Amino acid sequence: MSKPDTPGDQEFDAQGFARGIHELLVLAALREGPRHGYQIALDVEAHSDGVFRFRHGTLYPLLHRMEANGFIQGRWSSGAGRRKKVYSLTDLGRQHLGGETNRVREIVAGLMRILRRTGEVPA
Amino acid sequence: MSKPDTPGDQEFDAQGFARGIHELLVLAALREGPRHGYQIALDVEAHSDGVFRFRHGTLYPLLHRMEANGFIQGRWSSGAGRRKKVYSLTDLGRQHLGGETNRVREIVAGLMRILRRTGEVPA
DNA sequence: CGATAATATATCGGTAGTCGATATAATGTT
DNA sequence: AACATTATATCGACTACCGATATATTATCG
Repeated sequence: MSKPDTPGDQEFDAQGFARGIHELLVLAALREGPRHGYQIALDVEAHSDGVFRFRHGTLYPLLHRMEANGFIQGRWSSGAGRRKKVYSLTDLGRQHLGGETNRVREIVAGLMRILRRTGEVPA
Repeated sequence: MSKPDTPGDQEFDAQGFARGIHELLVLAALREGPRHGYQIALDVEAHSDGVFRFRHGTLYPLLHRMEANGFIQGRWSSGAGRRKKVYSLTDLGRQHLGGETNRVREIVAGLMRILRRTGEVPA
């Protein structure tokens, strides 16, 4: 019993996971305040010590998708100067951030469980 | 200074990461002894408490790829009964396991750093 | 003993999204 | 004036996951 064939549970989906990470990075960045795309990329890179890096071929379509999904909302900064589209978290986005965070946490936990199994790996 | 524009470092690659996880799961399973594909799937599922699950449309092509890459080596279990292709870790595979483990550890660490930033998320 | 389920491997087509390249334009720097 | 940086956008190639489908052997159960 309690066999892991309980469906509806938190299942791993490889593509979903990769996409989820990117979404998570955006949502987490916006949690600290509204930002435009380029700034999000810089923040993500800085806060992860360079582990994560957005290519713009990835970032901008992602932002468009997330806006279409209602997770974030963009507004063109009116006024002179370089045009920037400033994104903010929506309620749905904040909600999604919570869910995705927990989901990723579970996956990471499972991953660590397996990584620990392989024992200490010398550098 | 010490800006994270140091290239050559451990960079995040979304597709590579997702693929890397699958490879890691296989390598980690085989580290405990030779196994055939179906068994690997069962082991991975059990050891991760159901977080990770291989679809056979994913598993078998993956095993073929990994064998072609020299990470694992398969041998058809001769003898009567259900045919099974038993895989073992190669030296290269063991090496790869070490490298990937460290790589994933760094990525997970970066991920946790960001997750922690988002604070406590209530269920 | 016949039917069904589980074991075990394999392949294919649809699909989605990352990634590099390329484009555009304003601003900062030298 | 030339160049780098900031800032956004799009496109096509590529990769590989995933569900469906196929095949065959063995175990279970009535």
